[in-house]
Amino acid sequence: MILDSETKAAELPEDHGEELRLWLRLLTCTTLIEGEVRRRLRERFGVTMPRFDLMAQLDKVPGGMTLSDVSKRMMVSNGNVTGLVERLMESGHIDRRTSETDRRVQVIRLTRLGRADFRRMAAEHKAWIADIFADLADKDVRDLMRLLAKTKASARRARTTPLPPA
Amino acid sequence: MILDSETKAAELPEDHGEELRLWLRLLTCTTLIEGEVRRRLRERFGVTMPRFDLMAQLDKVPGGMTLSDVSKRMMVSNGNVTGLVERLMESGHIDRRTSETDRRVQVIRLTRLGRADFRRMAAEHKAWIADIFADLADKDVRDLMRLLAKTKASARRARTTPLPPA
DNA sequence: GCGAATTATTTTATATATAAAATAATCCCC
DNA sequence: GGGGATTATTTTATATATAAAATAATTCGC
Repeated sequence: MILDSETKAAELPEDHGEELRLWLRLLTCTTLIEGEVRRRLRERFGVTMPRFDLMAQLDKVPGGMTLSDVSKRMMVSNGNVTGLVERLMESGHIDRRTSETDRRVQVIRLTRLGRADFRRMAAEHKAWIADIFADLADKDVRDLMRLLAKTKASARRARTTPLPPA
Repeated sequence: MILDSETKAAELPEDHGEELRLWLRLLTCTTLIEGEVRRRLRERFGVTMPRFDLMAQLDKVPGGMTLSDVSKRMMVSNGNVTGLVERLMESGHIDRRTSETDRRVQVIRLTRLGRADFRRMAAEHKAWIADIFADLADKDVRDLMRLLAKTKASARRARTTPLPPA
């Protein structure tokens, strides 16, 4: 192999193929699990994943959340939340009220029906997830938690620190 | 703690909270990275992620792929592929022909333009991914590859083996 | 070779998603 | 306290996604 005279051994390959393969595998895993969970939610409860996810956010906070909070927590656009909220209102799973201190702000909450439906679904959902990950040892789960935390931190860093031009 | 007389110590907690947390973290990681990559693809090249992904599939096979193959590889519905292909035809990035041996089958390929555009994008894309994962050590990447392979296998097993009723 | 089952793709209806612009209300600061 | 910046949400236009039904072509058993 003939090397450019500027090239140092330490910074040699710069291939980055491994990171790309890792990203593709991560994406495949998530897509696979997401598809399975979506399918079960639809077949078992006739609910979509975004509806379930939004209800899951609301279940954590009895007082309700603003649409902006939901948007940030779910990492989706504001407009997306607007539509989801409309449909969950129609089906009677959430209610909304305008904040008394800031009339721009809409606070949404689970209704009694919404909470009951969600809790019922969440219990089964948890069992599905446990089953999906059942072939991992406890240590595997711990290791994955740690490595994904590191990945998350690295991705956040990359998001805010622009890449220097090549 | 008072135990039901049927409950054995070995099968005690059955909490499954760890698996759920792992799934949420996995989903967060993927969403975070996906969002960042999508943003860069749009800002830098004015292309969407599904278009990029479809082109990536086609770049791997010079002879082209059938729509069904694309659908399976990308893990999306057939109808989704139909729409994507229409738009990529319009922009001149792919062409399509009907198989001579089976007139049901449509084979799509990158055009010269499609291949050139994709290669140019893919090079930068790879650098973005490398940057996003840059804070992981080589060993972390290897460990993640191994653990995600195991996760993938476990998820596939769960997909085909129905959960026994609780 | 005929017809039933299968396979590949498209169509339909609808839900989810985004980005960007518009709207509306509050904040902030001089 | 008035006006510009900011913030929260909605609207608009479009792309992506699904599931399910429809269409069209092939295969397979007999």
